[in-house]
Amino acid sequence: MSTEPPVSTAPTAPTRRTELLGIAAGLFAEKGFKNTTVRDIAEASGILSGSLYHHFDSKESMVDEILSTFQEELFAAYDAVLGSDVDARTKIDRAVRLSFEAIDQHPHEVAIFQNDAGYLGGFERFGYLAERNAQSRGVWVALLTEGVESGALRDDLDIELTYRFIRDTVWVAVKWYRPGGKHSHVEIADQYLTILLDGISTERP
Amino acid sequence: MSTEPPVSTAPTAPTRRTELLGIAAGLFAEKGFKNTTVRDIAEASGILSGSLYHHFDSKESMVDEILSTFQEELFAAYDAVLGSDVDARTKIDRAVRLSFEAIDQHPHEVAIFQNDAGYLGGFERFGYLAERNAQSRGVWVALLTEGVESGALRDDLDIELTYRFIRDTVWVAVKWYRPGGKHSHVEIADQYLTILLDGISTERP
DNA sequence: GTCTATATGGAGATAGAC
DNA sequence: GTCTATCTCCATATAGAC
Repeated sequence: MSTEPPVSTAPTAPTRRTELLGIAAGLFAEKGFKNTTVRDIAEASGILSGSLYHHFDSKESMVDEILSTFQEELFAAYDAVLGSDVDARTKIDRAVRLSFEAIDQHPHEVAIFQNDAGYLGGFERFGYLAERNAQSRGVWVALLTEGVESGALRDDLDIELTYRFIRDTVWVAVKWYRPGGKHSHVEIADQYLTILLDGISTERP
Repeated sequence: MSTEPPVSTAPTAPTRRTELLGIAAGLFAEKGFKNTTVRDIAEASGILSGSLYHHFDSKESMVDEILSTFQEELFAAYDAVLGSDVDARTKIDRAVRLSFEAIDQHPHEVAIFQNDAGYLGGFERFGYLAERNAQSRGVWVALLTEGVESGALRDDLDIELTYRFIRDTVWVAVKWYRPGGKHSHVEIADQYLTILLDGISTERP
């Protein structure tokens, strides 16, 4: 993670810095980190590329701040679900809904993570991305294990594979989900949870 | 699609051309198209970058030939499933297995398509990628619709969302599947089909 | 906080010798 | 079929004026 930006206690007044980060996030999400040039970001911001370096050290610093800020928020939410006092099935329901909600509210950040984490993870500076992945796996494996042990979930599940299927389906949705589109993020979560929990067949074997 | 390479009728003797394409495919899959330089490909092939242009017009030509060749094969297989004389549930089973098998046998090609189709699709030359996507959707929507109408699948399914969930889960597996790893592609398909058809819960509502 | 001007490096691609 | 040599463009980033 990078050096901290000025700490904001209040509900984030849109400073020039955050404004520029928002523009950069949109471009990174749309075209990919590598395919977005500093000049692209500057042009979209109505300034010249040199001026961006008054606000940020480098292009990498920008994506770093975008991702680390978002992940801090996301994982706080996961921890709340994991520690909540409800049954396993409800926790899984909440974790799934939380993820689709994150896609709805932070589509750029999720898209950047999905598309560029592999590339960025190759740099030491972004080592925290792999740590966050491991943390996410830990949450899901805990929830699924709890589900099997409590009898809510089938005991013939391969926890590791099940985790991967859920993670993949949920997060890749950022590639096609459009806020304000035909399906709300709540409807998508409803449909996915129905399928995940009970399957698409009319009858069980 | 690009101009055709020399047509091979026999079981593809590994020409220098296909050898180079294989090396390029591995690098594109691993690092992404944009992040792989022509010099990377040349070095991995034991030659210098200029020499590559004796075999190919451009870096784009290489990825074009890699993708179009693969997709031709893949969609022939889908068409065979779609036209086969079995019930809808069996067709879905076969289509899922076919996809995981494609990941097993052509991991580079699938990875390139997953990671770079968005970027490449922006060029006219790669317009066929979008067409193939539409074709894939057509196959799945047909299978799911047939399943609902025959009574094999629940009639409260949103076909469009269900298609997207299946497509995403199946193809993103290329990011973590490793041939010869802990789970075979058949085991992965088994587990996914179990969950997809019957869900992860012990009991239905 | 932005602009002007520019340094520096790396990318794709080409021409012709061997 | 490969190498040598090189062109050209575009990328990130910097220094200092306004």
